[in-house]
Amino acid sequence: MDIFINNIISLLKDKIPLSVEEIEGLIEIPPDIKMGDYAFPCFAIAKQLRKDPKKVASELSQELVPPAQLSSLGGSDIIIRISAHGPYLNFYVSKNMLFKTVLKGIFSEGDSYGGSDLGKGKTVVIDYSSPNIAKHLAVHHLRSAVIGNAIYNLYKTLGYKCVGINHLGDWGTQFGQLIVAFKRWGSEFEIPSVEDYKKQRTAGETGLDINKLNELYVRFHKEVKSDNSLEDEARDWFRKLEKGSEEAREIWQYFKDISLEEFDRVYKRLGVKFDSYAGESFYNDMLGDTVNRIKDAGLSEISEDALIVNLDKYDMPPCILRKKDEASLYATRDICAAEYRKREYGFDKMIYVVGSEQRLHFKQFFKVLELMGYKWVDDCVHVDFGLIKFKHGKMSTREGKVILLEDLLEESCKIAKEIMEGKNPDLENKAEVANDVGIGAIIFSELSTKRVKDVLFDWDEVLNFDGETGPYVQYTHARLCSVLRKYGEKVTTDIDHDLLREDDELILVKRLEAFPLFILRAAKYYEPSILSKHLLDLCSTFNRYYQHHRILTDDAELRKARIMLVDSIRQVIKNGLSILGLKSPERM
RNA sequence: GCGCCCGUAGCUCAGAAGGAUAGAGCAACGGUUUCCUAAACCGUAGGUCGGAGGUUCGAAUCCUCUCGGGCGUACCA
Repeated sequence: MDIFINNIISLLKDKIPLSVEEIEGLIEIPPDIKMGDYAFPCFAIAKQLRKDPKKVASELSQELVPPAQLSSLGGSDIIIRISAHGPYLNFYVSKNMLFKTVLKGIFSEGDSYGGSDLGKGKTVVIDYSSPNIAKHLAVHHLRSAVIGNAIYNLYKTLGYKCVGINHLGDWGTQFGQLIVAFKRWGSEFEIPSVEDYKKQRTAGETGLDINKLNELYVRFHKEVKSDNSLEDEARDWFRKLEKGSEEAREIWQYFKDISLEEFDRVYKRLGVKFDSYAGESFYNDMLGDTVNRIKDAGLSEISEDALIVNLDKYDMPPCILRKKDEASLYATRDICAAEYRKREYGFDKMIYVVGSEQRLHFKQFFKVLELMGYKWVDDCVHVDFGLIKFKHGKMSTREGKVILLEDLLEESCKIAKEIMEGKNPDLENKAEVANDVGIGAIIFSELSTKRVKDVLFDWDEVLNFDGETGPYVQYTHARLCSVLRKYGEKVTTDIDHDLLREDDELILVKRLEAFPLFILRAAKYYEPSILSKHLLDLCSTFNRYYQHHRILTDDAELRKARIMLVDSIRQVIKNGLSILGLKSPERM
C-alpha cells in the first residue's frame, strides 16, 4: 500500500476512535492540489464525539503539528504539513519523496508499470466477440470484441492467466435456413457447389466472399414472408445437422471456413486475439450429457412438447433446453459450454462480454447452473453493454442493412492518412501509422464511454480525431517521443526532484501515481472507459504543461528533471494504450 | 401489462461509489505557430443534474413515486 496513506493512518490511529480500516476507507484526494495531497473528512468522528466537524478538524491539526514532532511519533518527513480546512484535515506530502518514488518506480518497471501479481495462479475465462457465422462483421460486432479484448488485457496486466474464447455462433436454426437458401438459390448467387469449393480449397485458393452468404441469409428472410413452409424446411435441416447428416455437415463446414477467413482478417486488423475458437457447434456431442444431468437432478419437465427448466419460482420465463422438434437451443449450449470450461480451465472467474439485450438469458442460465449445484456460478458474470443504434432506425442483418466493420475501419484509416499528408508528409511509414491511428480512433471511441450506454452511431463522431479521442492520446505520445528524441541523451533517474515544482508537474506525477489504481478499478468494474478517461486526463494535463513550460530548457539540471517526467508520462501512456488495444506510434 | 437499463450544457459524455465551488470534448464565437509536432493550447458563452417527494449535517450520487427513451418478456442468438 501507498507509503503516504500508510503514514497518515499511523499518525491518526492513536488520536481518533476509528480502526485502521475505517481510517483508510475515509481518506480521500482533495479536489484541488492547493488543498493538499490527501484529506481526512471529520464528519464521522465528529458524530461519534458529538462535536462540530470543523472543530474536530482544527483540533486534530493542532495536535498533529508541528511536523518536527512527526519523526518522534514514528513517522518521518513524508508528511510535511497538516492543516484544517473546514471539516477536512488536509495532509501535504513531501513533493521530493512523491516525485522520487513515482518516477523511479515507473522507470524501473517500464512496460509492466501499472500491473501487479494480484491474479497470480488464477485463471479468467473471457467470452467475447462471438459473432454468427455466415454474416459479415458489422459495426455492432465491434463492441464485444473491443471491450472483451481490453478486459483480457486488464486482467492479464494484473497477473491473471487469461483464456479468450470466441464462442462462435456456428450452430442453431439459422444454419438450417442457410442450407435451405444455399440449395435453392446458391447457383443464382454464383456460389460454388460444395464439390467445387472443396476442389478450390485443395488447390489453395481462398474461398468466396462472405457477402454471398449474407445475401443468402437476406434472401431467405425475404422469401419466408411469402412462403411459411421454408421455416419448417429450415428446422428440418438443422435437425439433420445436429443428428450428423453428412450433407448438412459439409455445407456447414463450407460456410464456416469462409466466415472464419473473413473474421480473421478483421480481427487481425483490430488487433483482437483469442485463445480458443470453440463455438457453439463444439459442444454438440456433449449436449446430451448436460441435458441428462439436468434431468437427473429433477430440474426439467416437459411443457408444450418442449423440455424446459421451470423458473416460475424465480419470476422468470422457463429456460428451454430442447424444442418440440428435438433441436437444442442456445441456452442448452451455454450451460454445456460453462460446464466444459470449468472442467477444462478450472477458471476462478468467467466473463461474458455480451450485449444487454441478452440479460434475461444470462439470468436464466446462471440460475440453472445454480440449481444444478454449481457454486462456481458465483464466479460467472455477464458484462453487458448497450446497443449501437442508428439515426435511420435499427440496423438488421436480416434485411441486409448494415455498416460493415471493414468499411468503417477502411474509412477511418483513409481519413488518418489524409490528415497525415497535410501535417506530416515526410513521415516514412505513413501507411502503417495511418493504420495505427485510424484503427485507434475506432477502438478508443468504443472504449471511452461507459459500456452500459446505448450509442448512436454517427460517422462524424467516430471519425473525429480532435479532442477526447484515440488520436489525441496517440498524438500526445508522439509529442513526448519527439521531445525525447530532440533531447538525444540517455534518460536518467539521477535528478534533483526539488526542481519539479510547477503545479502541473505535481498534477502529472499524481496521475502517474494513480495509474495502477485505475487499472485495478477498470478491471474490477469490467469498465475499460475508466482507464481511457484517466489517459485523457493525463494527456490534457501534459498538453497544457507542454504549452506553458519549456522542457528542453537551457538549465541542464532542470532539463534532466523534466525529461525524466516526460519519459514517465510516455511510458504510462504507452502502457495504457496497449491495454486498451491501441498502438503507440512514435511519430505521426 | 410486467421486468431490467439509461435520462447531467445545443450534441456526445465524466463525475475516485454520499462530501469541499457540478467538469471535459464536439459544435459556436474570439485569440495563440520567427519557440520542444497547432491531431495542440488559451479565452467567451452555455446547467431548475428529466420531475416530485423522502433519508442525511450534506444528494447528480441512496429510497419511493412519476414522466421520457431503449431493451427484454417459452421453443432466434
